[in-house]
Amino acid sequence: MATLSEVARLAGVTTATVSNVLRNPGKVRPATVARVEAAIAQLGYRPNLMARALARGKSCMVALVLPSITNPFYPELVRVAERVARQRKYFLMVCNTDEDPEIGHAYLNQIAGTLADGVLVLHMGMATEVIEELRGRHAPIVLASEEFEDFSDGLPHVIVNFRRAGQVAAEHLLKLGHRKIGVIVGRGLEGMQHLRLEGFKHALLDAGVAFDESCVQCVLDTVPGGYQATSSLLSTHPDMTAIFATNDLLAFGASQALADRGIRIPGDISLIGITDIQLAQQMRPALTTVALHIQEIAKISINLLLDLIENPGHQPILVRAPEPELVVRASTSSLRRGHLHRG
Amino acid sequence: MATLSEVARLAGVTTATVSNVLRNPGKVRPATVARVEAAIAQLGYRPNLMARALARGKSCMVALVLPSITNPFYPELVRVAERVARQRKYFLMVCNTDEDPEIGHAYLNQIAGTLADGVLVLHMGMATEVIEELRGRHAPIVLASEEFEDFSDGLPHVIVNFRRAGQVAAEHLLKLGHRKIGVIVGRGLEGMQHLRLEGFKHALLDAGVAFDESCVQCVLDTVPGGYQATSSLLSTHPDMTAIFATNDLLAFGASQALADRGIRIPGDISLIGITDIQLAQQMRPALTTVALHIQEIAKISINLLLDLIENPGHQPILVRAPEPELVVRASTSSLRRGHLHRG
DNA sequence: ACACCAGATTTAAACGCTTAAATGCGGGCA
DNA sequence: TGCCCGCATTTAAGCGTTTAAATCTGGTGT
Repeated sequence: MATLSEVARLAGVTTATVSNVLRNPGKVRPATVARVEAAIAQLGYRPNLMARALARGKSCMVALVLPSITNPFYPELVRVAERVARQRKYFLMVCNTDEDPEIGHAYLNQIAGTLADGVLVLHMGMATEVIEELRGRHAPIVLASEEFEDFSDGLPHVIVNFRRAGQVAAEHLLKLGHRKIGVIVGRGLEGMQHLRLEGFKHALLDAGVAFDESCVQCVLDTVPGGYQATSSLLSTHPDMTAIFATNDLLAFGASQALADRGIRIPGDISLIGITDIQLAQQMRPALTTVALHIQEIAKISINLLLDLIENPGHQPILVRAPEPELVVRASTSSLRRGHLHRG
Repeated sequence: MATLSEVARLAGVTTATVSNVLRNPGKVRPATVARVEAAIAQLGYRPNLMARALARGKSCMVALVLPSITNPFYPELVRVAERVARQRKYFLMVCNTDEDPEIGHAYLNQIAGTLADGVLVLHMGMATEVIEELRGRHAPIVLASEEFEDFSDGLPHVIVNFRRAGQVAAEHLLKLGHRKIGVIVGRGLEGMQHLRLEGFKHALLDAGVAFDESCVQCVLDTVPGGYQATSSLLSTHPDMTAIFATNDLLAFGASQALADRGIRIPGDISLIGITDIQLAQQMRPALTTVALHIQEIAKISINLLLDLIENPGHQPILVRAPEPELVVRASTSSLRRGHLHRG
């Protein structure tokens, strides 16, 4: 692997000149530029990014720490974040913790500030411990997550209004006449989807509808989790007419459980999720859900992080993601008589 | 951010000693170790991985270049590869090209050998140009892909027997009595799934069944692609009794198209895919498919790459992934009379 | 013909760490 | 008491860049 100095020797100049050819071609005489470029081509030289990073004190890499790479929410977000980062001349390192706080801890500890210029932590479902780890880091760190009073100080923060999302979902179901609603809450490792549930409860309260805690199933944030939760709900509350899942993946699991029992959606039971991942519109029936605007979250977060890196203002910054928005598809319908007598 | 020399000064030793405490604690007197460790703790020192990489000529990072992060096949593979890499003390950089050869080119050009100690390229569906780019690189590179005579020289290579996968799928359908079979072939950017089709044709030939080229739809490797292909097939070949999709994502799209028309699976049309991503068993009806053993592919590939990095034997190595295996679920059934008269 | 100046190039230090080789130190042995 | 040796530590060079400051060059103005 050729180095700068080999190029310099071949071109009959010093490394400083070669470096300038690479970075400020304007400062070098055209004839020299040509000579150097010829040498570069001849040797197949490519700059060593490690050395460059060390010399410049900047690696142009940012890390994206997320709890689960197989949950499609994240890849959809990663894709956009990566594109934005690339446009701004940064590499994105994707770090998957698999919901293991140890791993998250290790990544943050090792990478932040020593390999990456900054870190974007997707907190959704991520363990609290990991977040705690972030305080006192010097490298720019941006958190995208639910609104947590405890965290909102100290760290730049992109806030997603999950509470509102739960509320929107509830309002939709209420408007359709549903009263007996099963709830499936994802918990990741640390029970992080409570706000969605709170928003949901809040809407019921506002409508004067009693909320039955026994209708809540709290499960792992996966398709099988949703399946299992639905099975439980069906056995304990056979009279429910709708299911609210705190995210689309759980809702997908729910739809399977219903399909396996020959229960029709939305004919027998309506189903609503949150997030609007691609799968939501691909399910059959297509899933009614509350869109969180994944792409916007990705853009806002990564841009905030890069802004902070390039222009370190010390004050933590809070940015709000777009408001959640109801997307009505085919999995919900008005309550009709007969519902209550199915079970 | 504290540096080695600050730690050294605080502990009253030189940087060499601190470095040794970090890397060969055996070589340092216990009392000194304690003193240095105290200094490290006091300053919150964490080694700069860039500097370390530069000094050692090894970054302990490997890149994983893949064509699409939103195709669930890849996240499932990434997850395993990352775990293995972590166990072997490497970081995994995930690089998504979004099927854009330019991006793949840029990643390989910039990262291989200058940031990462090695690169694992998942060729499935990746552009030929990108592969060409790999020749003549000095950094270890491993390719996981279909068997290509053109590529098998020159590069270490994990070979997945896609041809056999297509064959297995066809044999299954033939055994069930299907003769009019629609085919959906994914093409990524470069028409890379031909081998699966060839295997399929081969099996038909062996069974003495004529193959109708007009039954083949070639589409983008996505859910909507599968949907669209199925719609076309239904209009041109209403009498088909089965659909073979070259991967599960396409099959998922197909299942939607069928559902939207009230066509039952497998009652009216049988459906088979390839890969066995998680979605396959989560679909309803669950998808019959040919398992490629994603996790095994991931393990084999990443281990090969790391072996090559740690122990550079110059000769290219070919490794075979496990043979594809039929997984029968609910989306296929024997041909029954009445099929031919539906359309 | 001279001093001056801008532009082009070089010098040399720095980035934070590693590592082979050199040094210093104290104890065991004769 | 003096020598040798092994252990612990330091020295110093090197990894491949960048970059501010220094140097050199030739052309300009007078």
